Amino acid sequence: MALALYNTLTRRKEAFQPLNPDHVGMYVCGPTVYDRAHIGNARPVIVFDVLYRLLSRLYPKVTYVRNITDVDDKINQRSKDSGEPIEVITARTTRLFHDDIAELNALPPTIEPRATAHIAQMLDMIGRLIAKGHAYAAEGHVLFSVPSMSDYGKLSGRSMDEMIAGARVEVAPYKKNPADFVLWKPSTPDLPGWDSPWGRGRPGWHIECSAMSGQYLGTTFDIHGGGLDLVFPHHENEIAQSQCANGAPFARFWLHNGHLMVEGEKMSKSLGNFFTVRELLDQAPGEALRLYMLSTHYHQPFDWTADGLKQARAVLDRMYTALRNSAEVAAEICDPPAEVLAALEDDLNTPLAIAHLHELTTVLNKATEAADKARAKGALLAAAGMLGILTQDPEAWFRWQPANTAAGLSDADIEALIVARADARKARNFAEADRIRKELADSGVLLEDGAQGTIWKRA
RNA sequence: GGCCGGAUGGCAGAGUGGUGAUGCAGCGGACUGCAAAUCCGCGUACGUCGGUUCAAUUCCGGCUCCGGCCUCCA
Repeated sequence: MALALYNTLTRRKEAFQPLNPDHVGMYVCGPTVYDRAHIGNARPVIVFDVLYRLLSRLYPKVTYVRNITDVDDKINQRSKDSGEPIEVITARTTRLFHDDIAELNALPPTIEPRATAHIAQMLDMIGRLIAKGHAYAAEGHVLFSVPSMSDYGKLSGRSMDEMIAGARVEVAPYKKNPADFVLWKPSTPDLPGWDSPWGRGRPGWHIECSAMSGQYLGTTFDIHGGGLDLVFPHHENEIAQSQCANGAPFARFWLHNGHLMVEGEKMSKSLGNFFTVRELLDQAPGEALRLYMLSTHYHQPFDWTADGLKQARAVLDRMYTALRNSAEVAAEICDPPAEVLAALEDDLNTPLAIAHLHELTTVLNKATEAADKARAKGALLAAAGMLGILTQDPEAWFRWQPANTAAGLSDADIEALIVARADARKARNFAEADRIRKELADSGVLLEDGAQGTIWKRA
């Protein structure tokens, strides 16, 4: 089975053929570093991480570019409010972003370019757009002339007339056409700025992605991804800038992940249902957050609920239990099972892939011969690797507790109580044994008596 | 107002023109000092009204409801 991806550009699922069969290029819009990542930011990170893993398996070389936007008016505002220098805010937020998503088992991209390190490329592109009549300078701004591009609006499927009719913004007086958008804007002395032929200024929102994708992936490349909300205007404008400046097609496949809701409601700060990744990492292991995210197809809206997160954790409990119960055999090294690859190759059908993981878990649980166990374990782990889960030692998984929790029973306390209970059981004092088990259960520790003794886990 | 998605069993969530999703929860059984874990078995489903078809949850159309986007939000 070949890789098929839903392409927003054609609104169809298409067979994916890379431009160069030996080297796939993918660009995904990364974070604007002014605040900690929230779960909405985490979705594209996780979704495109799975795609990156899949592409890396299917093709000899993959270059995955995910930018860091470190020049933006939201950052400027944050600095103004807090008094902290911009560089301090962006450096810290970038570091926290890396910390957070590492816990979600997201692999680092091949290249993670920062916008401020590519101002020269942006200015070059703006210069070429002006030279070709696709942009004009006005009052210190440089604007992209939307009417200069005949097929503008192709990605988002809207016409010029619609956009003008539906425009909700006040039209700046320096715009020749209400749909024109900013490539470069003037900076006052207190704002970050770079010298340019149009005066000291800073880039508009869209130009950085055009400049950086072109720099690292070439003018035409395979895949461009991001959140569904970026289709318009961000990605539409990236296409306009890049194609008009380069005279060549831009990204061939456009992939967009759906948005997040929380407990059935749109996620928003005013509703107070806005979770950062860090807050959630105190509720459940990163792997549970990741699996939960992948339990809905990436194109669908995702409804984040407390119960859903609990279920995702229960799913991993089941899989890690199977691994723990087969700890005595080494996993056989093997390729991921065909049905798992087929599910992922069918437009990243992660829910179906997870269903296959359940089946593989059952196979492992049922295996009795060592060779069967080793094979089943290898298949499960290889499949899980495609999704970036089951990466830790099962014992570590079952011992997990929130980092900042008030200390409950330590591992040593628990082991001591288990020994005491084993003695009581040996003496057939089941009342005492059950009392100890209850005591542990009340502290969130569950026991399982097996042939090889008693094992435990934190609920 | 314009554009785009969606509606599947108690819950989550795939998929399909005719037969099993999967998991959780529930019920019954095996196992267990009792549990837990595991295994086996069981049940309930495709919003609504029409159309196409030998056959529709699946294709087409109307309706209802829900969600998203419409200039700097992933």
